[in-house]
Amino acid sequence: MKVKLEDVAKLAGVSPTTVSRVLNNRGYISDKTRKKVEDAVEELNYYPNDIARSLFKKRTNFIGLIVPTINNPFFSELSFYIEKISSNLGFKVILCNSLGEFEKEKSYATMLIRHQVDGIIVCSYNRGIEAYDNPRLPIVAIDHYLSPTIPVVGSDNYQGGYLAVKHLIDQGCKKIIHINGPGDLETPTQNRRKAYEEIVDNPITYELNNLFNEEETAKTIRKIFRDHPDVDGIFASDDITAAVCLNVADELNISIPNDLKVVGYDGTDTVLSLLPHLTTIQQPIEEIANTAVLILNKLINDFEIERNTESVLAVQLVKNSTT
Amino acid sequence: MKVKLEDVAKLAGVSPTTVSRVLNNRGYISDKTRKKVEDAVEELNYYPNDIARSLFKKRTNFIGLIVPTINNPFFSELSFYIEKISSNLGFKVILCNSLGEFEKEKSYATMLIRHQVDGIIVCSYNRGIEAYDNPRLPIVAIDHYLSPTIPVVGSDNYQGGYLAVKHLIDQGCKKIIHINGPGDLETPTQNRRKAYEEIVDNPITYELNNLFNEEETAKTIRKIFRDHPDVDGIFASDDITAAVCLNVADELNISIPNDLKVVGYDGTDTVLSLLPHLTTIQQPIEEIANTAVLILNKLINDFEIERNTESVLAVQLVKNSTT
DNA sequence: TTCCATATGTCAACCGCTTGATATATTTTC
DNA sequence: GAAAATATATCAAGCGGTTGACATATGGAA
Repeated sequence: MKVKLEDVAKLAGVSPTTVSRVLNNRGYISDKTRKKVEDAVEELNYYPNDIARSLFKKRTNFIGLIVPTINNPFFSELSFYIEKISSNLGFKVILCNSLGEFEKEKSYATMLIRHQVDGIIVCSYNRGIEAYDNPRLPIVAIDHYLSPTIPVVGSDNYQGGYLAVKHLIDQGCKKIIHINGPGDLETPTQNRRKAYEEIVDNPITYELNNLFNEEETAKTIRKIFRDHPDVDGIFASDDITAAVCLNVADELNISIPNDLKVVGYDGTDTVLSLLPHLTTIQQPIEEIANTAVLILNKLINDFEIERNTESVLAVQLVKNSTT
Repeated sequence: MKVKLEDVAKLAGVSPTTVSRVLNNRGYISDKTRKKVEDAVEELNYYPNDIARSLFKKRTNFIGLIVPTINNPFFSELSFYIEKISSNLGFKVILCNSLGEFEKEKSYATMLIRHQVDGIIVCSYNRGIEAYDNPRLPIVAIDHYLSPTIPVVGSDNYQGGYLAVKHLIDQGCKKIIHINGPGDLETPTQNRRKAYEEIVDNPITYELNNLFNEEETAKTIRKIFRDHPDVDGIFASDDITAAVCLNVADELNISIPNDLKVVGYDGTDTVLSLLPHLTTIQQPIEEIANTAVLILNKLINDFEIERNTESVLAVQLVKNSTT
């Protein structure tokens, strides 16, 4: 059997209440009693049962994190910081990979609620998940509009799109093509596209229906080169896609940056250390994480906070040699 | 207040026990009663409290995952699969980034135990963490020896080192240098080095003390080129380090693969899609994850299992154009 | 009709910890 | 030296479920 508080109490020769008091620093406890209890805890190698404690306190210190897939530099960096910051606030993070699938996300959301998480951070993108509708459940969304009562945190996607396209134009590109995710998603990410389409004369946007599948992406990119041999600038809406562009270009002997300039998006540490040549729009990932966790924390501790907020953080152009 | 089982019982006009029976499919329940209960659950939007359930059942379905940092392609891919497989078995994963720091790992381990996780998967590397010594706690280590009673899962590091070095020799390298992590860690990873040092005539191994810090890595690599201008082959013990080698080589105008051949290690999807040129030793990450989770699951369900096991999975040389 | 198997429900204790209410011991105050 | 104030510890209920033991209802079979 596991050692429990009662065992500690017996060994220390005090009541369970007293042990609890010592453990939680509540009420008056004499030094002698405290010492006895601490010794007993030590001797029995006692670990308090946080499940029991959570049940009583109605607070678990768990937060759920739903990402499409952690196996992607952007989400892994984001998750890293979210976990780090949460952990400093005393929260534990439950990791969920939704793969962007509705059913998966739904079942994860349900699971999180059943497990009484104190709050949820969602970086996935499915609307219509009833579990999110509970106004008592603190939720923060990253880069996705879930509902009017759910705060959104993200970077300035319009500005990012603007910087990327402006830079390509400044570098002399005449025909710039944009590659983006599925257009039917209502995410702030669409603002990258919006900026592009507003600036460029004859915008051409290719959509990737199957994110996180590089073979598909490569096919789409080959198609771009076939359809538009005169393309001289590509603004990809993420770095992995940009990298695939570079690889396909290499395969087709298209010289970078002479024949073609490429700008990516995200600017994670991982990508920048693997591909230091890549020009990209860098998102302030740590700051996004920080903002999201802080808002969630406020929501958890105080329901009366303004919920209809959108935090827009600044992005940055990182110039390298693909442009 | 949150809706609880009692509320459902009241609305359905039955006892709490009956509701519990319906929810858990235990005992005899008439269709009529079942329907009444289900309707009440629906109407009240009831979510069972898994914390309360866990307290009683002494089983939380949580597993802890301790990695140095999820912000790294290898660990993020590994974590992805671990979460995926665990989730299929009904487990939820608590993510912990130890950064390889003793104190952090210790406090995470303690936290996990207090939260009554059913088991822990450790990919970090600190020994001497008392929390792991509890023989009643199911633990599986990935690529690190923690204690004789903790099963280890990993790939064949010796074979990996052998394949990498052999390949470099086959490609005509005369002076091969190896870059590895800190040598004082007792990990199976050291077998990569062992293979290298056994095959090569005058082995030269550089150690990276500060993993996950690319600036340091770049400095070390520059030093290698300074110390050994005649180096014509590098076997790096991970892909990120290999990528930094490529970048430094580029910076110094060393032509790859003509002047220098580089072999990395890990072969994650992310790295291979960003750097399809990189020759590397590919670890069977999904299989590692799968094996680890299955062993952990067995340990959780049956303590009498053989604990002193080491699972060694096969690696594969992925030949590309850096060699 | 009586008896027993089957079907359907309820009661109450328990999981391990917390805490308001309460009791007892010790010290301070006048 | 008694009352008041302070320090220390205990009792018992409760957090939200689960479940073994027990009660009642229903329907044949004898």
